[in-house]
Amino acid sequence: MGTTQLETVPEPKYWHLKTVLSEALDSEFAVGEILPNERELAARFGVARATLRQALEQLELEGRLQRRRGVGTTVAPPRVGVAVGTEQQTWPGVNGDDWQLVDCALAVPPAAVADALATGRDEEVHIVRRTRMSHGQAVAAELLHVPQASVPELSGIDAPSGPARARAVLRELQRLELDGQDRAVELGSARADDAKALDRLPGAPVLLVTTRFFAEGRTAALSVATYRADTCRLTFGGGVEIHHGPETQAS
Amino acid sequence: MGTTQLETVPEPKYWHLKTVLSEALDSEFAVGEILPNERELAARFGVARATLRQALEQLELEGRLQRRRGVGTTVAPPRVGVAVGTEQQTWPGVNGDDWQLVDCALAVPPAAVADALATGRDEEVHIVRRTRMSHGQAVAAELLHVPQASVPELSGIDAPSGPARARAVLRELQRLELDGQDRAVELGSARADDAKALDRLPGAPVLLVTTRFFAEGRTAALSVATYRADTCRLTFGGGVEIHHGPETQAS
DNA sequence: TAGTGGTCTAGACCACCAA
DNA sequence: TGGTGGTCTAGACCACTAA
Repeated sequence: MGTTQLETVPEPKYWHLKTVLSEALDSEFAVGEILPNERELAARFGVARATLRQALEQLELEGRLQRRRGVGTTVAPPRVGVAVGTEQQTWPGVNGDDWQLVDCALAVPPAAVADALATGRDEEVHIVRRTRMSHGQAVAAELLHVPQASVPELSGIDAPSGPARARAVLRELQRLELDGQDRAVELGSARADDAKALDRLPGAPVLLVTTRFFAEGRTAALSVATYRADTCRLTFGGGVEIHHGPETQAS
Repeated sequence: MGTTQLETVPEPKYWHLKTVLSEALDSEFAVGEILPNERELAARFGVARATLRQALEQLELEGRLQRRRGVGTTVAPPRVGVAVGTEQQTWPGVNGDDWQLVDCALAVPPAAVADALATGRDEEVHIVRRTRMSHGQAVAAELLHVPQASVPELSGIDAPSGPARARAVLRELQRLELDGQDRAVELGSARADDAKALDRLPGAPVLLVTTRFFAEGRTAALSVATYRADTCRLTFGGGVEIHHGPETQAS
């Protein structure tokens, strides 16, 4: 009974490591600076490399570090605020947004997309691929699914594929009157092709933004955008910048 | 030269494993069903347990699996849609939202919060803690930071702490006229206390929703809400449910 | 080619939960 | 108490980058 109750919850080593490293990052390192390599750090802290890596992974998840194979581990700049929800709801591709058209193809979408669009599960839709640039870096890759019914005038005309085709699909889409839209954000991991577009490894954590565009009483298009979770902070509403700082560490 | 170029990109074992498991989950398992334990699965696939775990971690990140120490690994239900951005902007705590007041304290917030509120870095603010329930489960924990200047009438009256105090702070806050608000979503890892409130381990991936409330020409309150990233899909706008399906696996 | 982070192994022990 | 997932070790080899 009378035993002093210290260490009721023995903190895992990697968790403690993360805290120590985090504080060191705040006080002793500048953005962009290269950390000692993993073997050296592990030795310095007296832990196995795997344990050290567990701490680094968490810090990378929080956007504090950036690791590149063959190069090293660097201190990451604060996350970039990326405006996702503007007040005015518009079709994709209007005026000067910072999306770049990549290409366009006709293909059968995943079942979940087909269901959301209420197209048949074997029905081909236009899939426009776009990339979003911010501060000279790709921050998002998007697949915009447009049922053929939404762009009826398109059939046969214009280029059969490529950016020209993508432009044509967006142009036709903008002829519809937009009734409203809908967004959802969730955590995911990067598919192989998205990872390549975002310069990350497959499986990297991403924020998945799903947008439904409504017109003529149905879902006229569905966008699935994959944002880099390590470098991006998605902003809604005002779109004003807010200061960023350490916010989710252990104390 | 003439050599056939197979296996140009040798897929990591854990990645392939994840794909195989993912397909098995779709076809052979029902929601809530318990998978074989990790040692058994590793043996069955002929890999080390650590490798198997790497695959399971990814699937958990994508919301396909749920792992609980001492219990086992189960097939997770589809993510719950949680409405975060309603059309009408309101103060927290008005009418029947699904937040539960936990307590309230006067404390010095992290530097990042103090900066956003434009309070001094040593200035104490009211910190109201709330928990959001959905489908009988805690999906979010929130810290609502309210500068003392925003609730001047509060000083000294009412209960000094606890839920009653929290109620009083919110009541006073609602007397201000809300000029607008602002949201940002980013990836984070759960602090120890949030993890406990959300029934997860510390460091679990979370979606961090930061909301600024503007009134009287300044930031009158700042909310930092921590949502479980494994079980939640944050919805903005309509708030309508959309069908969920596998969307970010390798193919 | 040397050095980095990424993957993988085959163990061990611990914290937690249910029976 | 037995079985689960969580942590940790001390190696090994591989893929990638830059010099």
